[in-house]
Amino acid sequence: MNKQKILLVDDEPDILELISFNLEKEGFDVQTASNGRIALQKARLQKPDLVLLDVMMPEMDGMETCRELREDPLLKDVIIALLTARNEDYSQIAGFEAGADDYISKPIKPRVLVSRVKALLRRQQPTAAVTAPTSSSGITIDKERYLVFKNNEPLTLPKKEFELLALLSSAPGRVFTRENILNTVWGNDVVVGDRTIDVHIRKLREKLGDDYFKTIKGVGYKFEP
Amino acid sequence: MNKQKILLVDDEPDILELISFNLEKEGFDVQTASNGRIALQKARLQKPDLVLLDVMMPEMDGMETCRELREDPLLKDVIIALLTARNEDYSQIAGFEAGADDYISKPIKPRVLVSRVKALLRRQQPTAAVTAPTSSSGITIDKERYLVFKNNEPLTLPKKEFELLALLSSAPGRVFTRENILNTVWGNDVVVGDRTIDVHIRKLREKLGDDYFKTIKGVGYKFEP
DNA sequence: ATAATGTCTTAACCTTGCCTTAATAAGTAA
DNA sequence: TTACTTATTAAGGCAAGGTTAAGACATTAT
Repeated sequence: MNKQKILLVDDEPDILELISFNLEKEGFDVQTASNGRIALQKARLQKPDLVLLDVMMPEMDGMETCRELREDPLLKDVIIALLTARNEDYSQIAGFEAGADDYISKPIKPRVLVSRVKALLRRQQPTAAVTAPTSSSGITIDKERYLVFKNNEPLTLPKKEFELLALLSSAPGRVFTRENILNTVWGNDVVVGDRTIDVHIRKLREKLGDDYFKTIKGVGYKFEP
Repeated sequence: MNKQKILLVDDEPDILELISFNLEKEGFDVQTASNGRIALQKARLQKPDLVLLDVMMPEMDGMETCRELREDPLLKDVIIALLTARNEDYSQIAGFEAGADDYISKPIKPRVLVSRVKALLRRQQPTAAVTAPTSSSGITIDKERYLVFKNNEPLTLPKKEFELLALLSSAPGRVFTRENILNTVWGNDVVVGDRTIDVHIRKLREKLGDDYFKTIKGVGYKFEP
C-alpha cells in the first residue's frame, strides 16, 4: 500500500520539523510549506490526503488558504485540519465555515497529533456527507447532520439505527452478514444477541418502509433502493 | 500592478506609526489622518482602496466619518474597516448600519491586521466577522467583538459559552461530537468532565432559546437556525 | 489587600429514551 | 412435519444527557 500523503503548512521552522519528524516516523509521506501560497502550489502537485494548516501565518493565513483549497475542484475533498493556538483571539479561530474538518490546538503534543491524524485519515470521508442517491431510492443519508431524508422529509434516527442504515446503504444491493454488521456497527469486541440486529432492522423498516430491507435467510441483510 | 492604497485614521500618533509601518512593509501605499474631517478630505483626493477608521476620535468619530464616506458617490464602494477597543460601549455599534465592512479590534496585532487587510482587499468583501445571518435565525454572532445578537438585542456571553456557540454555529446543521467540541473549545489536552459540556449547552439554551440546540444522543450537538 | 462579582467545573441526582433481551409467533427449507 | 431462522412485541435495564446547586477559581471593584 502506498504511503499516505500529508501536507504540513506552518511558518515556524521548528514546528515544521517537529511535526514532520513525528509523522514521518509513523510512515507518512510528509511535505511542508511555509505559507499559504506555497501550500496551494504544492497541494496541486502532490494531491495530499490530509493538509495540516497553521491558522496564524503571514501573507495568507490558514483560513484563507483553507477556503482556496476548497475552491479547487481537485482538492475540495482533501481533509483539512487547522492548527490553532488556544490563547489566540477567537476572531482568528473563526470556524468550520472555512471548510475545515477538524481543529488541532497548540501546543502540539506529538503523540496526540499522530493519533488524531490517523483518526482523520481512517475516517477518510468527513465531507462525504451524502450517500445513496436520492433520485432512485427516495432515501438520502446525511452523515454530517445525522439526518435521513425520505422523499425529502427529514427524519432523525437513533445512533445505532442510523449507523446500521448507513452501513447497509453504503453498498446498495450487497449482502452484509450478521457478523459483518456486528463488527462494523457494534464493534469487534461487543457481544450482543442475534435478535438485536433483527430489532433494529425492524425499526428501520417501520420508519422507512419494508421494501428497502431484504432478508437473506441464513446470511444477512441488504439494502435496495 | 499598482500599490493598493490604504487610508489610516486614528488620533493616536503611536497607533498611526505602528500600523502604517507594518502596512508599508507589506507594500501598501499608506496615508494617514488624525481625525474624521481630514480623513474625508484625503479620501477624496487619494481614492483609497481601504479605509481603516478608529471609532473613538475627537471632532468626528469613526461611525460618523464612515457614514459620510458612504454618502460620497466616489467613495461609496471603498472598503471600510473600523478599529474598536474590545470593551467599548457597543450600543452605538449595535446598528452596524453605518456601512462598515469589518471590525478589527484593539489591541492591534500587526500580523493579524496585515492578514486581515489582505483578506479584505483580496475578496473585496467583508470577512467572516459576522456569521449566521440575522434574517433566518434571529441570531447574529460577532466573533470579532465577542457579541451575540438575538433579534438585534445585544447580549454578551462568557468566553466558553461564546466559543461553544461560535463553534456550533460556524457550521449550522452539522453535528459536532463531544470530542470535537472538547478539542476545539477546551483544547486537546485539557481534561474536563462530560457534564461540563452539557452545562454550557444548557446556559446557551437558557439565553438563546431551546430550539437552536439539538442533541444527537450518543453523538453530539448541532446548531440549527 | 479585601471584598464582590462572575465564570467554570464538578458532583449528585433526575429524566429520558435507546438498546437489549426474552418470549412468542411466523416463515422457510429439508 | 421438523428443525431452523427470522419477525414481532413488550418490558426492563441502563447509559446518556438534563438539571441544579455549590465550591473553586479568576477577575474586577472597593
